[in-house]
Amino acid sequence: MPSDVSATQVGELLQAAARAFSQQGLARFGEHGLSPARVRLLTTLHQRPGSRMRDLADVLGVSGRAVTPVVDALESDGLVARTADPGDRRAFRLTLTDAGLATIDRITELQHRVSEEIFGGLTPADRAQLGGLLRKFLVTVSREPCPQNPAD
Amino acid sequence: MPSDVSATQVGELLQAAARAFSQQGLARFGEHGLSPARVRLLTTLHQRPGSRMRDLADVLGVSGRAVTPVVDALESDGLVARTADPGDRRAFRLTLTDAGLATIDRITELQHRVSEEIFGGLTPADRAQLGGLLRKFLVTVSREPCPQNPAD
DNA sequence: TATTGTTATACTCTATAACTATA
DNA sequence: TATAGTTATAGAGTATAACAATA
Repeated sequence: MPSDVSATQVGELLQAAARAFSQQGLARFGEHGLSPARVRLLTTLHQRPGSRMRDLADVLGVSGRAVTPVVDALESDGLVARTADPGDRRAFRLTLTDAGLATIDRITELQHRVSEEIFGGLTPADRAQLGGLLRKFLVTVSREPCPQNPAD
Repeated sequence: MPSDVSATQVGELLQAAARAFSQQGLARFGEHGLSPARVRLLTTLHQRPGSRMRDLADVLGVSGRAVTPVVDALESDGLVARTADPGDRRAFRLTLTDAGLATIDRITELQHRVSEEIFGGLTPADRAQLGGLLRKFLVTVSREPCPQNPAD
């Protein structure tokens, strides 16, 4: 088993696994009116309360433009609120409303249920091992993504 | 219960890992004009030469409607060809052209390179273990797409 | 009647570019 | 000049529904 074949296969398996997870898991979220982009923004905001939109765009890895319509929708649904940044009048600080926090609870509960369902075929030991390897992978990836642009 | 926390965490890690892989890997494919949907169709077709569009839709897990524009684009780029199905005059058999096969080679080469890059931080043993766990996961998932397990 | 693939239409998500109002 | 966020516009990808030709 040559190692480069293994790397390619791992990549394909990772994609396939994520696809299966998305299709079963996130499709379930759709029943509750929770699209992937909204869930990602809500949970990210929950982890970083008071974030500016710019910061969220960076953390989410999308353009600033992509954040506006998602926040618009969440705001009109009463889940997040834009509040003026006292230190920078160009920026907004985003906060979760009570309804937003309740939605986070529902998301968390859904995530638990879906994860239990979809990973139910793995033993706890397998899950722990898989989690550990994925975490290790993420650490190595985020350490050297493609970091040689600060020269410009 | 540590096990349900673990399941949730594994789900999050899986999503994060796939996201990192997509952003680094598939973004690289974009430089070659290869969008994810086209790559998926080409590689799937390569594995199942002569597939009908309906079969591809099923294998890819998308609606039949979603296949048409992708095939249109690939056909107009000269990578795939629609040929009449001798046994069913409603259907098309899709085949890879020579240019399509050359593109498969480029995709394969790119996948190798990207996978080696992105999984370079893992030891071969880690990769093998990760691949094995992902494969196991996929088997259990595809066996019970919608499990009814109200035990928990 | 059921199925293959198409057209028509709409939705989600994201990107680039131009604009404003600040900094 | 540079940055935060918006508007305008565009594109990929996918869904549902109605339709054609064929089974």
